[in-house]
Amino acid sequence: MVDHQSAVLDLAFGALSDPARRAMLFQLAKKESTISELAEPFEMSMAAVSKHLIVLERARLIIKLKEGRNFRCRLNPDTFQNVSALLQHFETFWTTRLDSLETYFTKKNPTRGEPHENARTNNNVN
Amino acid sequence: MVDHQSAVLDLAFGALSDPARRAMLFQLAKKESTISELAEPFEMSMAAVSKHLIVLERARLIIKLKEGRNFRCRLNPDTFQNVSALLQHFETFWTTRLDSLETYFTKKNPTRGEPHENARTNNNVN
DNA sequence: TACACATTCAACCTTTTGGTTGACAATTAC
DNA sequence: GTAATTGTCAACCAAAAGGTTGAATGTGTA
Repeated sequence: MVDHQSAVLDLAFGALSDPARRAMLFQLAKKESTISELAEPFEMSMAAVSKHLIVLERARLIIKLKEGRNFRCRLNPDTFQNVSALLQHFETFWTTRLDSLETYFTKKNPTRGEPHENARTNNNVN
Repeated sequence: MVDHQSAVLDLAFGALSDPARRAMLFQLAKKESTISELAEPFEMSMAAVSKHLIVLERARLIIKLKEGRNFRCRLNPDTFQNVSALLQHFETFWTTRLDSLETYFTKKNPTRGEPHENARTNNNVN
């Protein structure tokens, strides 16, 4: 089950790593759209857009519903919640660790030299 | 600046899409580690592990600090916060849209057929 | 100084990714 | 029925990703 979960995350993060796909997700966050509508802002071929949407669908980030000769696409919020939860997990780990170290250093003297200099002040997120 | 931000996200999501790299991040969430320590659970070569860590570093998910002949690696929580914030952005868009639709349908009668059946009960996140 | 250790670099290989084009299937419109 | 529209498939291509091995670099240690 862990392996399975891992594969799901592979797909989700991989899908999110492409700017065109993220743009499509933003569009879908604003409004459900057909594939042609999603393709409109891009210069790439329809086939390329179709492939991107298949990637998003396999990653369970979107759901495609056939309506006549169109597909209506919408976000699948559950997957976003799962992926987001993983990242918050990392944040939690981190802050927990920092808290316990802080507790440690207010009770004892450190023996190793400045083991967390600059922690959390390292904000160059260009 | 948006393009720049986009490139940062490309790197972050791309870095997170590999299970070995996520495992390394989990290890770092538990404990700062050297590159050899991070390599230990894996069967791949040191060079491969080194490459993975370079990917994580370029994505600003970790920070590498030279200590003698070792590198001490730690998480960079800022980037996690940024990436996590983006995902919550999607969730927010989604729930906002749902809320407004809900408001809409409690006030008026829908004209289009069941436009959000199964929304948010679609939990097959295998 | 010589050696061992930790990490990276360079060259190479295979698989995956992101794009193209052209043909095709399904659906709607004339 | 025929033609246009929507989307996918198949075959192909170039570039990137992920791995290998072996040499090179930098640092501690005897």
